Amino acid sequence: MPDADPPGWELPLLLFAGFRTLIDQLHAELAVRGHPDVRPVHGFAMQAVGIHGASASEIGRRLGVSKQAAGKTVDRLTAMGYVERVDDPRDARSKLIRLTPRGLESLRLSAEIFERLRAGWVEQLGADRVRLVESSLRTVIPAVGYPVDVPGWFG
Amino acid sequence: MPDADPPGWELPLLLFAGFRTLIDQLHAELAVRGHPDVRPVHGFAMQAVGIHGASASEIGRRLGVSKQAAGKTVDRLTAMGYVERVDDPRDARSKLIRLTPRGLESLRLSAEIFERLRAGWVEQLGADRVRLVESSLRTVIPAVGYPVDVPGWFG
DNA sequence: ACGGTTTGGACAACCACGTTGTCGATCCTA
DNA sequence: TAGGATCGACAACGTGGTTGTCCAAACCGT
Repeated sequence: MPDADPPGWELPLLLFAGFRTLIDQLHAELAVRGHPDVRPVHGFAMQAVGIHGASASEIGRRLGVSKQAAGKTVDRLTAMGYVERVDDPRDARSKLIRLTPRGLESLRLSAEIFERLRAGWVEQLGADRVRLVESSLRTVIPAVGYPVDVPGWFG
Repeated sequence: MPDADPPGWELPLLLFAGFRTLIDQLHAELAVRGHPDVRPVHGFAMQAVGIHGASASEIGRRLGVSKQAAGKTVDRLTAMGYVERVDDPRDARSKLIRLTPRGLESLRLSAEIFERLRAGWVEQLGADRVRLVESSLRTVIPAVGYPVDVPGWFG
C-alpha cells in the first residue's frame, strides 16, 4: 500500500521553491562574476530585448506588460549600463533598445550558469528524472510564452 | 541515442509556468466562488496568520518580510474583511490578527481547489509521475519554509 | 495626395509591496 | 528597578505595475 499523497497545496509551493532556488543560485553566481546589481526581473527584460534589439512597446508586448512599464524597466537597465537607446533609422517615432556588451555578457553568463545548475540537478536526481520533470511540466502547462510580470501578478 | 537535453534556462521557466498555472487556476476558481479580490500574496499572508492568529511581527517573520510590510498587508486584508485586529489580552503592545469567518472560508476553499488541481495533474500525468515531480523537487530544494516576499524578491 | 486611424514614446498620477529609520509604550530580565 | 528588547505606528523612499493623456510619426484606404 503506497504512502498517502501529499496535500494539494504542497505542489505549487514545491514548484515555486524549485524556481526560486534556481534563480537565487543564478544571481548569487552572477554577483560573484561581476553583476551584483541585476535582479531577476532584469534578466527577463533583457531576454525580451533580444540580440537584435526591440522597441520599448515591443518589449512590453513580449513581457506581457504595458509599454509604460517596459519603458521604466528600460530606463533602469540603461542607467545600469545593460542596454542603450538609439534612434531607429526606419521609424522616427521609435527608439531601438539594444543590449550593450555588458548586457550581452550577462546573458551569456546566465545561460552558462543555468546549464551548470541543471547539471547539478542531474547529479542529484539522474538525467532521466530531470527530463521527466521537464516533460511533465510541459504537458501540464497550457502554453509556452508566459507573461513575466511577476511582481504585479503576484501582489 | 537519446534526444538532446533541453537548454538549462528552460527548467526555471517550466517550474515558474507550472506554479503560475496552478495559482492562476486557483484564483479563477476563487473568483467564481465569491472571492474575486484576493491576490496570490493575500493567500500566503492568511496562511501565515494561521488558525490561531498571530501578531503582525510574527506574520512578518513567517513570511520573511519586515514587520512593517506585514502590517501593511494586514491593513489591506482587514479592509477586505479577511482578517481582524483585536487587542492581545496578554500583551498591551500587541494586536492579535485573526482570520474572520470569510478569511477561514477562503482558506478552506483554497485547500479544496488545490486538491482538485492536483487531481487534474494526476489525470494528465498519472499518480506516479506527479509523486515523482514532488519528490524530485523536495530533494533538490535546500530547505522548506521559503520566504514568500515574491514581488520584492523578483524586482 | 490627402485625411483618418494606429502606433511609439513621454509624462503624470496612482496603487501595491517592499525597504530603512524613528518613536513611544510595554514587556522581560539581570 | 533599571536597561534592553520588542510591539505597533508613522514617515520617507525605491521599484514594478496600472490607466490616461498628449504629440508626432507612420500607415492605409479613398
